[in-house]
Amino acid sequence: MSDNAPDKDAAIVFGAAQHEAGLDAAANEAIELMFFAYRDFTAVADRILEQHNLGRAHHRALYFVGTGRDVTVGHLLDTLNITKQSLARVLRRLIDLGLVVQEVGSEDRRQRLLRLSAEGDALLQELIDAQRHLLRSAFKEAGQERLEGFRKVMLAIMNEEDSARFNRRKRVR
Amino acid sequence: MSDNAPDKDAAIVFGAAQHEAGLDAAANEAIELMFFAYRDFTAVADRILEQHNLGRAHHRALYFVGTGRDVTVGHLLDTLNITKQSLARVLRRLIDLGLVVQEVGSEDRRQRLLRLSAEGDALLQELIDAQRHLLRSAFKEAGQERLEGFRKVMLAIMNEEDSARFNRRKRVR
DNA sequence: GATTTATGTCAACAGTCCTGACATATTTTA
DNA sequence: TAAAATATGTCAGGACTGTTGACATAAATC
Repeated sequence: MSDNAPDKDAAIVFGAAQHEAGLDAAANEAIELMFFAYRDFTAVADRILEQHNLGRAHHRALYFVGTGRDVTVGHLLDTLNITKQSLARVLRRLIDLGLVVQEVGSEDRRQRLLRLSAEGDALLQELIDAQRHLLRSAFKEAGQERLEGFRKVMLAIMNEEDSARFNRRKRVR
Repeated sequence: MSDNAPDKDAAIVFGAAQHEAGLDAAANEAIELMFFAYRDFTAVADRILEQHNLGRAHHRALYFVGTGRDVTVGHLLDTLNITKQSLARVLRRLIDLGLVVQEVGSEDRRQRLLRLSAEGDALLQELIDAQRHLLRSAFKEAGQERLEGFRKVMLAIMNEEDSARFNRRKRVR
């Protein structure tokens, strides 16, 4: 954690955010913070995906298949907010590569339950590790006591349905 | 700011982040926080862009042309991390629509200085307003005292070159 | 038995990104 | 001044991800 001159000056802007004008200035800066942070956050995964000739769409599908339980095609469509055709292309590739396997639903035989193969799981873990490493470093650099601020703001940015899901999840697990 | 049960439980995870395992859990959750927050953050702009038949690439170009000074094609290529051809297509459209105008560089006549027309500036302000509104609301909901935590973590996520630029900027302006 | 639901697939199109090659004008360098 | 480097523009062509709309199949539900 650095307490040098630039940081102090920067803090002025955010300290001033108690006022309306300061809030505007902070929000203006945050527009760029979102852009640059997200760009670098995805970049660490992109480098790995590139080695496997996969794109971000494959990453997202892999992620939600691997971290969910009894994920169906319909669930993925809802989560990813894309069309059936878009998902089909991505899923087909993952299945052909042997990273994702399908099972007929046990209760509803129309459903296809998706899960990762050992290879798929290995790739997903590699991707998660890379992004987790970046975030862990960031938390340590920023100071762990600032973690809560980061989390609360991110939850407030996203829609209520999703943020509620995060809070619910913590309660259940 | 809500202090109800889910938030308290969630705080356990982040409180535990003082320990290594807790840090990992927090980073794992943060992977999803980044995804959902960024998705909704871009969505508010996407709705506006759609009305003008423009995409995110146009948004980014518009943004950096409008918020920078004496922006050249080369600067944009560096900032956006895309190829000349990708940018050319986007820029061509913005210029044809009359949103961006070009001037021959005063010092280096090979350069094309880019700036927004009145229409381009109006559209950019509309986009900025939408995202600023979302972020302001998020800051108020999360509690303004958490703003600093958000900012520090975001700066730590991005590469040093970019975060340094943010700190430098605060000092100068 | 008819309807609805979950999934899969085909055709066709658009936006964004890429690579590599080549052209022009202008500046810098040897 | 001639040669090399730089800033920009453009062309061809390919990849990925997203869209719409239509149609098909199997299974569940009414």
